[in-house]
Amino acid sequence: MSISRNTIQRSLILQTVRSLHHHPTAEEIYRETVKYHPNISKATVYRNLNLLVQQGEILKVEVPDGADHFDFKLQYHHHAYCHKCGSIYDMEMPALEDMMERAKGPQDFLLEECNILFRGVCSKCRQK
Amino acid sequence: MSISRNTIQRSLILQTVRSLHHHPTAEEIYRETVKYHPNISKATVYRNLNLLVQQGEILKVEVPDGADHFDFKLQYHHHAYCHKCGSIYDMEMPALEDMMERAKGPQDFLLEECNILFRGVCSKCRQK
DNA sequence: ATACATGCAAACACTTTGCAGCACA
DNA sequence: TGTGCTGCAAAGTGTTTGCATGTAT
Repeated sequence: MSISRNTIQRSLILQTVRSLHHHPTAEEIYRETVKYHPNISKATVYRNLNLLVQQGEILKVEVPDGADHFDFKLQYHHHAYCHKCGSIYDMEMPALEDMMERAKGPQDFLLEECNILFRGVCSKCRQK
Repeated sequence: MSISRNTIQRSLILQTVRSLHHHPTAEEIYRETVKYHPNISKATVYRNLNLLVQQGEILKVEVPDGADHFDFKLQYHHHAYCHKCGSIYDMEMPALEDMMERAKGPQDFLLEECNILFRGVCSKCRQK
């Protein structure tokens, strides 16, 4: 495995994900970083987001509105997705680990992860 | 709302989803239907799959390998996704409803659905 | 007869990749 | 100094859409 370098772009992208607390998409992260580093390319943003996810610096939140979102918060938690506006909110669900042990999966399947996504309508959209 | 018609294509697509029990993608459903109806177009397959999902005839399973998968089995259940081969397996997880009620979501968020996807490696891939 | 549906191709959104030049270690 | 990284453009993947024609009701 190769050694990863500290480039200006990479640290700017990480800093951006950490500063945007609303689960931004790659596009939003790009639009924010390009303000401070006008020549940055979208490919660099995508490449670095993937790298940072691999290194465990950020989390990827896959949602059904197409684009992946990214999360600076590393503690185990879940998400609620508003299908009206596409926003993502944090959710806690205690006792999931207990429950996972009781889950009946396919024979000899090695369970590694459990992705939970709640869907519904957020309070802002309910008011409209 | 408009009335839905019974076309040959639509019933062939539904029949195909019901006959393929391995959570096929739109592409796989297309490849199967085109055998019996050579002029069918992929757009028709996509349009009908979406319609059948809307009508509650089949389920859509969104997974992170890109393509959506489809499920003929309507009872509430979950899925395990093998990230080595992309296969999907059925899973049961009792007591989820209980747990969902204890979940702490964002204020005034109207929870409608909960999508759970387990990830890991299936038995076939573990043997390789 | 009249909508709805089809087939085709083009458009679409998001993401990845090939490549030549650049820059961190 | 050398390999990893960047910017750019192009390609790739999965899905949707516009439109003229076809067909179920």
